[in-house]
Amino acid sequence: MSRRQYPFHLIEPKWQAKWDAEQTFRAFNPGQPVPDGHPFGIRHSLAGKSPASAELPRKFYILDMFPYPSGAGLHVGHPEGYTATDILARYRRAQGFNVLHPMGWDSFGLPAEQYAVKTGQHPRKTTEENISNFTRQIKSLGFSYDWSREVATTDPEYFRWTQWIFLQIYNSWFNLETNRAEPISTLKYPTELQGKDPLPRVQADQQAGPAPAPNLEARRRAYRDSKRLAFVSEAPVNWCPELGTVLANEEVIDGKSEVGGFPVVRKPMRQWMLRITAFAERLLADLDTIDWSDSLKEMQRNWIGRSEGAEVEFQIPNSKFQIRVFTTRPDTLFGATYMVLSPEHALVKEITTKEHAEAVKRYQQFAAGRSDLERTELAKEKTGVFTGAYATNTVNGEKIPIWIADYVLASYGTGAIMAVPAHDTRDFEFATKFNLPIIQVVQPPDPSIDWQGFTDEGTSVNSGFIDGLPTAEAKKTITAWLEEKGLGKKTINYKLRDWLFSRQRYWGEPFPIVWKRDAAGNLQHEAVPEKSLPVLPPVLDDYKPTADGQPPLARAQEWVQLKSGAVRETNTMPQWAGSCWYYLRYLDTANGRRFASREAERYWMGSERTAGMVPLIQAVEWPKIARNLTERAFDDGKRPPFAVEFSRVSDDLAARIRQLCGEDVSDFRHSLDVYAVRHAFREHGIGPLEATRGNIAITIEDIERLPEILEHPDSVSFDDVHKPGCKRFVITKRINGIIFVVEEEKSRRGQLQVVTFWKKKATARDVTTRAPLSNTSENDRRSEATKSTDQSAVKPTPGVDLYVGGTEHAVLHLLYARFWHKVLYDLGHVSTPEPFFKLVNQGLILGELEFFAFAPSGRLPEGFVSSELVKDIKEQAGTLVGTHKATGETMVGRKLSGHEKDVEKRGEHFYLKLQSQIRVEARSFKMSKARGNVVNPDEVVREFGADSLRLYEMFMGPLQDTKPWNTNGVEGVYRFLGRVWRLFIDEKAETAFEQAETTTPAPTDELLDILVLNGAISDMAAAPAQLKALHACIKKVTEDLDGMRFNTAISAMMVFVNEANTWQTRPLPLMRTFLQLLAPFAPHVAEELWSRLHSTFGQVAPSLIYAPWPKFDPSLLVESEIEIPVSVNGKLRDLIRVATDADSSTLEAAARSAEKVKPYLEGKTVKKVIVVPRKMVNIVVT
RNA sequence: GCGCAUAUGGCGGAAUUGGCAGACGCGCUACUUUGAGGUGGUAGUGGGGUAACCUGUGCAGGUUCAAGUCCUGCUAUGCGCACCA
Repeated sequence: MSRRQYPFHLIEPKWQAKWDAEQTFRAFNPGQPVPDGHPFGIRHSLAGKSPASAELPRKFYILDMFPYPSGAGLHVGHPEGYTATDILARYRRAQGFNVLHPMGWDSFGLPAEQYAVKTGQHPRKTTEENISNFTRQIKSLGFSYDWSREVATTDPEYFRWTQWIFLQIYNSWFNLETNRAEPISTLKYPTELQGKDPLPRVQADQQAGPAPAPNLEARRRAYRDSKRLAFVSEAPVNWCPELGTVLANEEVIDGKSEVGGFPVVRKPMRQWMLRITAFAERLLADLDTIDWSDSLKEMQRNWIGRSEGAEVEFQIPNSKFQIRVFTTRPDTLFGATYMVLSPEHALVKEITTKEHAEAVKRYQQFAAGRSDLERTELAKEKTGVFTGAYATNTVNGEKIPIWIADYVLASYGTGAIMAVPAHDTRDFEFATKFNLPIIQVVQPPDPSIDWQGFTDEGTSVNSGFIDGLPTAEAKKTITAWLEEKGLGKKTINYKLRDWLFSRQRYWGEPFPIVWKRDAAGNLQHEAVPEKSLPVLPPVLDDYKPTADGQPPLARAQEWVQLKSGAVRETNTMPQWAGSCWYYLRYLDTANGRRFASREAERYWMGSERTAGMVPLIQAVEWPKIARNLTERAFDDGKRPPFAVEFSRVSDDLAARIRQLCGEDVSDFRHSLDVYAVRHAFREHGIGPLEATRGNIAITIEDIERLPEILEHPDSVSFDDVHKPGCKRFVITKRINGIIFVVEEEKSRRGQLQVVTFWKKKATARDVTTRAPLSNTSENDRRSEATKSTDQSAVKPTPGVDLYVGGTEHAVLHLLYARFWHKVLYDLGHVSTPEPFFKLVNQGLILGELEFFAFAPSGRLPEGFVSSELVKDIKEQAGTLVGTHKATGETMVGRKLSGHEKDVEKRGEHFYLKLQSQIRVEARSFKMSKARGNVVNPDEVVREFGADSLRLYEMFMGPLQDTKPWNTNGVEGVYRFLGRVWRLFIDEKAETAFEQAETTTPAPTDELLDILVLNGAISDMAAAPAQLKALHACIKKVTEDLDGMRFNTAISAMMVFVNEANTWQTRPLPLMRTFLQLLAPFAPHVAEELWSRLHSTFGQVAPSLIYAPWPKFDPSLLVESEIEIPVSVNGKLRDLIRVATDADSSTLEAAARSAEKVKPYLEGKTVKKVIVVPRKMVNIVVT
């Protein structure tokens, strides 16, 4: 091994042990005693006290996604997110927050069970071994977790509460009137099940003979059970034979299991389901209240799949049957030329004629036998058969045939469709194949477009009373007509299905459910009493399913059969159950009476410190859209910009506000108006300002009547809004106690507008929430530079303040957890409707860049073919495979190594150096064991130390981006830490230390005492240039941490160190402050140098972890003279040095007389001079 | 097919309000320290040109005194969804 840059191998374990022993990172709950001497207590004057919520500093809950402790251990992707959260946790601690930063294990899972099936080893043993390996690896990276709060879902004291929450769900129903979950006891029975009358009149004629009273109770029970949020269903489920279990919709991708990629088939089975669909609307609407990435929100929206349309009844003549269909295009009703039922539809057997019975039956069997995979893969070819039956088109009385086809899904809508082949791609394909009539009912706006297969909006034709109406109007008109005639109604449908919640596995939470026979001998489910929780899984010696296909738990008959005669449920819960609520257990892990105490829940999850404000809802919009629309509207030359109708408060938003505070804002215009109008005015120089339409929530007049309407201290005048330098404006308006705050701010990706609706609790003056949603507003930092270094710049947020993890959980964990949280919220167990306020997705880390050259398969290695001759290049079995464009031969990519690897880039592509006409493929792949490109963090730590790994993970690029690993890059940050080290440590002492280390048989950290401080460090006043370097660094690091731009923060520290290296003297206070900046990123080396720095100068080192974060002094950063560029006709010609505050005329004069500028002005006429003070001068000549 | 995102040196990436493109790191080149160097230090490094200078942010247009940044249209890559009526 090469010489170490510094003795990280001794430093890192030393400080990790110290933090462990001191419990440095313990987060204190309200009411918990803070031990004497704990640095948190010392910082906040709470030593020896048991502070209540109000006495504790503000909370900051920063969470990593729950890892599954796999046998493979960590790879470098894990520590990326963990490092980011750890840096922020340490930063927030230094800022004075009470930081909750926990870690634990989502430890139920298939691999341990599969290993148990194979070897008979209990999955708990495998799980515990894996957990201890993960713990060792994570601890070796020095993360500041509060390990006293570690949880594992497999711990009975944990899953006791998972089972308890399941019972809460089981004992609830969804009240559509209140739009929330309520205890099952509030469920009202329909009239026929009410009272004592055992024979309701409605049913009297259907029911033969008088029914005994127990029958009523049984029917009530059936009704009750059908309304529970956890219910039993017999519907077809996703059965994965390979895994031997059923799967939720979310776990099936392209007809294959998400885990393992095995085929999945539909199979009817009795299963537990959770009624997540009841929450679809709220899961959708509340996305607007949380700060997640747009792409993630979009994924959830897509998964929920809300679509508005109408349900329409179609009569089958001469029968008692009718078919109900769902359509999003009721305007195309006149074009419905046939109908299709899904093969499983209940009416199929009723309506099929004798002649077609045989064919229909055969088709049903064919469809049932096809797996989802086959159905999607063969989607190109439509199949189906005619039933022989006809229906009447509701709008025009036409007789249309009824078919069955498996392109219609039983589980979506009503399982039946009206087919409009002219304007639906699938119907068009089907009709073409089976020669069904195609009638045009929509005229495309562009007449040159073929109407056949045109699925966009246009104008209705051949459609009776809606002819000539644009699609939107046509929909409204015909829906109203249908409702009036009682033939249909407006309906909203969701793609989201109920959550299939049981698994045929051993290694999961047993259901707290038993089955008992009722008087009629039917099995009925019943909750296990709370006091018998947790229900533990039985001990087995064989973990396979039983021979007759029952789950493994059924093997333990003595466990299944209770003395009472009841039997236990033998399914177990899916892995997602435990991760649905783990963030709540962290709040109060040791609590044996509740999943977390109310006080702890309110302190960590609530937002009580919002100065009397509760955020009701937040909407984020991109004004770009608004601008486009505005400009487009302008292009047609007719409409003024402010009449554009795009910015009403959306229906969902309005509904949400109505629900929360009873205020109807559905007629309000969105704040986008302000922006769009402002923009349009500026662009076109139109004035004065006037709104031409009413019902605008925040109107131009409102802004002008500022004194009356805007009494908020943060409000700015309309002029300020216009001012080019004003990047952010805040407008508030109060209506019936609700404060509407419109904020515009700059995000990383562009202009972002945030509308916050606050419900006010206290006086108007309390409503000061200047800090932005994401804590990143540049404007805030500029205007309140000194403030931004402490807590006041951070807006209090409800729920988890920051959650970091990969996108792989976008529709699984994140949807399920939101659902459970809403149930708990409705039932009053938690105080926020959403669990995770801000969520950031870390990007994938790919393996190192690899080069491939193609050769015909079988003829490797000679005869490389340039890659532009290869088409359809795909990754396959660890390499690249394609087809030769000319010969059609299969071409295989060979990974280049050794000197073959020498490539050069010409233009867009890479070519071999030795055979320069051969173009090669360059790609980074996802790390995988199969490719052998996995980087093991243990090795990186061994060679470069944990601090280097942490630093490199952050230095690679923005957290959210996908980026390739490059081990050379680790060396770069490692060298940086070496330079930091030598900035502080005397070189001669270092040599002595190294000699001592090689001669000592078992070196310990005591050897570190040989090291002495670099003589350049002394307790003296810093020179102005030194202070400036430091404060520039403080500013940059602080701002970048607020914006989670770790890469640029690190480069700012590198700049500082590069400069400090040139100094003859290194003043102690300055160097001390620098270590505080470095500490969140590289905590071990910072601690070591911090302690050495203090001991050398005879001081007792205060806790680095809890030392207040340094503030920068803007006055130190002011330059008296600056260099500004001068260009002529936009081309840079010279730089001039001028006083910072030089005015325009001074600048212009200096620019005109600049040495290199003069020649360009000679003999030319100066047409215009643009001077931007402090920035640049541009001289326009002709 | 639909939706979203991204595109800057040999590589990872900076450039936060339209105002000096390429910060910082890797790599490369030269010098230097050293008995030695897979160490440290110094200097250089977008491309072309001896130079003045020219040119340059995926491609083609546009707006502007000024565009990596704004607009329009392409192309490529990545991600998500995919018979959802």
